[in-house]
Amino acid sequence: MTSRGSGKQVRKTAAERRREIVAAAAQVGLEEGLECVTRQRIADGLGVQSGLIHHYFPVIEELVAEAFTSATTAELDGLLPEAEAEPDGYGPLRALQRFFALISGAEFDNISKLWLNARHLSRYRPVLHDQVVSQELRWCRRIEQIITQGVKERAFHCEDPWAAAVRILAVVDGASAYINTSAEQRMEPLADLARTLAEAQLGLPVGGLRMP
Amino acid sequence: MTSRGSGKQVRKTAAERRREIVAAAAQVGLEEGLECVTRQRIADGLGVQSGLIHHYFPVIEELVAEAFTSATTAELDGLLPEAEAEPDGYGPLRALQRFFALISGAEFDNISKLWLNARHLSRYRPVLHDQVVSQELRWCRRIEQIITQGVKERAFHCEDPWAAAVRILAVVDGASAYINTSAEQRMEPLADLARTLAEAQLGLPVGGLRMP
DNA sequence: CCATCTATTGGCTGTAGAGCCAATTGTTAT
DNA sequence: ATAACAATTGGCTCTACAGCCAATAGATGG
Repeated sequence: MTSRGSGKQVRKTAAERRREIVAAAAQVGLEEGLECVTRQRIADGLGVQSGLIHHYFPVIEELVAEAFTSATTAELDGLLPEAEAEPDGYGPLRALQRFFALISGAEFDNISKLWLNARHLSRYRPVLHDQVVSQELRWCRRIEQIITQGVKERAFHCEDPWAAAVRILAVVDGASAYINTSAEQRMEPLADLARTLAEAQLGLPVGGLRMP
Repeated sequence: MTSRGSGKQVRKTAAERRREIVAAAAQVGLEEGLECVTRQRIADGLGVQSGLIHHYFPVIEELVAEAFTSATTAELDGLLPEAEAEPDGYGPLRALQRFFALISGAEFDNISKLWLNARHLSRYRPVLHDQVVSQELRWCRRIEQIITQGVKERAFHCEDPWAAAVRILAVVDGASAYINTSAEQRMEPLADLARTLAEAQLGLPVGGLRMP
């Protein structure tokens, strides 16, 4: 905790403070859930008065939505770095192998919880809803791009990269739907489901997307 | 609405009133979400004072959990009636065909939302958590039973009915994960995903689980 | 018909959060 | 140095909900 009990007030530029608040909110949303992103909770974490949060985010839902976008954007870039960034850092095959390896790890649990959280909360929060839809499509397009690239390089075979991306993500989301409940009991049957389906969608041999 | 503005009080047996309360809570949970299951909301719907709800459910979380179980139990029996009920009403093949037909309909939307809702809320509500786990396993076992029966009758071919059931439900849940957000944009690629995967898991030809 | 039982009422309190704003204080430009 | 500006404080009100309980009023058995 940034516990500055009640020391002198620290003054930052608006942009910096804003970033700080969003970052704190993203972390709380990721670790404790989006309903814990409250004025008081974020202010406490930053060692600041709750009125300050209101100054930057008069409507709390806007902060919640931005926290979600911040967290999922960072995660997407970690899981599937933009291809164009490094001319030939990863090929599409290795990118997907890496992706399936990463989402199997326990570090992905909080992100699974966040998506579940956001998808439900979207029912009541229009601002969040729009950002969730937007992020869902971003994730999908990122996969689609990689598939399209892979097809061009003849690494994959796929009629409809968009449809394949949608299906792959649906199975990923399906397998992580039980993260808060009966995940334990479903481990084995679901361990390779998404990867296997992806291999089928891309015309790869079984195990073709397993990390070498 | 059962609007009895402020007429005389109606007295019912404890068991009957209790059932009434759970039924009302289940409906609210299904149509508006489990966080709308509040003392006031349920009392209003029944034309009753909110103190009465407290009399039957001193801890509101118990009502929420029971509402969830009530709604999902009814739904499961509607989608996959117990085989033993009718000695030969449906064969396993027809039971699954019917299942996949039903979950494609719009009437299934509220149930999808309820599961999403409950799986997220389980993060914060231990009582609900246990009921969700319990219901998840019931749904899974029901599918497993049908598969086992189908294998016995040589209608299906499947090594591990439990694993197949887990996988089928994961894809069903994955396809319905977007119900509050980008479901529209994903319709086509996901329309037959669960059914197709089930066919593969059960050694059936493509379309073998489509409703004739 | 009366007494007892209990379902039901109609309040009460405490908490947590959102939204709001005048006063204060650190920073920056004149 | 001082004035102007903008970040920050430290409150305020209002709402919704959970949990609780003494009093009331329908039902039921003696």
